[in-house]
Amino acid sequence: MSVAEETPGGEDMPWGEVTPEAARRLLVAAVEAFAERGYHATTTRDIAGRAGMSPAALYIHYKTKEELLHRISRIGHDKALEILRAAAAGDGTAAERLADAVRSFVRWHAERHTTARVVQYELDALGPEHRAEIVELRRESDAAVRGIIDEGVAAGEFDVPDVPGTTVAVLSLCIDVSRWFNVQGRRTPDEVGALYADLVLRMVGAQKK
Amino acid sequence: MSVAEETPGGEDMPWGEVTPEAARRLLVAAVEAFAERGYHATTTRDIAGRAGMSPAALYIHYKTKEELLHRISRIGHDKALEILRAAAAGDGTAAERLADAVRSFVRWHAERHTTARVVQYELDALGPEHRAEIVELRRESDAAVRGIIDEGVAAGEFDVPDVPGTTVAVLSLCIDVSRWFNVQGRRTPDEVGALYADLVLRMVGAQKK
DNA sequence: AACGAGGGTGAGCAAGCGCTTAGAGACCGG
DNA sequence: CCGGTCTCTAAGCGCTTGCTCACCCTCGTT
Repeated sequence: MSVAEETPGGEDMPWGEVTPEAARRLLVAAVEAFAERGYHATTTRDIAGRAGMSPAALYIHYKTKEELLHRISRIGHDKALEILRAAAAGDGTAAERLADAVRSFVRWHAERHTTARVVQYELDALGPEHRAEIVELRRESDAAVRGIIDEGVAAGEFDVPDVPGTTVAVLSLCIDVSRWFNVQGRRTPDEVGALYADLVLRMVGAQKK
Repeated sequence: MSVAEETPGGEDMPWGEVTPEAARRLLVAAVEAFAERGYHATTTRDIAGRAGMSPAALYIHYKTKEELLHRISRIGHDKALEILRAAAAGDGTAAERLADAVRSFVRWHAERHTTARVVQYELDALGPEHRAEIVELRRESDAAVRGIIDEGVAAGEFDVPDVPGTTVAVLSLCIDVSRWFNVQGRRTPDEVGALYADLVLRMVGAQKK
């Protein structure tokens, strides 16, 4: 969709759609600060300082501190939903698509765990209208995963007594990766993704290949 | 262990060990406020107001706002660890004990989800020494669950390629209940506990009875 | 009746907060 | 060479924060 998100080389560049550059620097600084200390414990002076600017510079690019959080949250949720929908729309059996969805969703939560932490755990700091907008995106993520599971059940691939409950559990499991994942830890994002894909296939009762 | 935790009637009374009564009222008010708005967004005036007291009264019973959070976190983690150890020490097969652990651990996170939210998600707001103390308790919770899984593998009941990874996933799944659980939602704590116990047994490859 | 101890309050301090404003410098079309 | 636009800063305003302090009230004991 977005042109700015990819460099000519092809590798994806996070926050590439945020312009001008000073606005992006402020946003990246805010992501780090929010992830480390939480939204409410982060000061506008801290964000500006990390971006190498004065506190007032923030207000040229963003109306309020809350708008900064909203931009982060919106972009992050868009990306998460895109990942899930891409996996759901792929070809292959329901088991393959579910494994693919979990693997890439978990990898994103591990690789970009600072961003994910803000996106997943600072929802309550948004104002009412902004929160409503984000909640709708989350509903759609839930629907994407539920769709794959539904199809797996219909095709006789899965054995799932409680589809909505299992959907919540699968998403919950993936999301919580951003809370405990540590870059210094033993596992790479790829390894966690593979482990979790296997665990989720067991949860839905997919027969092993 | 604690005498004050049980009334003569026998039903357990949360925060019964906190005395005097004014200190308990303040602590309960703090749990509610922290769970609703987060530690940093909660003011000492708000806590005191909910407890029907003046802001200064808080400092008769607690040295700082952080000490209040530490007391909550400590008592909550003690309770969580007690639940897991009780299940691990029970009799029955490893599958039965694992299901029991997940069922009661999840039930606690759903029933007392305000407390659990503070306990599980406000860890970073603690000072360094207090956090270290709590992190040790979490390590012991991890060990309790890993112990059950280890025994299940040794007895040939479970099929688990990655025991540490699966342990993290199981605990993560349970803990995250406190984030999404809603009292107005469709499911009771008992139902979520039963669902999750079943899902976890599938994750460890326990054969169904 | 006098007393000390301890739980409680009203007022307020120093510091830090989100955010605004006046103006400086850089850039650019004419 | 000018005037307008855009980005950024120094200073600071009004307010809230965590916490303190001087004082009061209610006790059980002597």
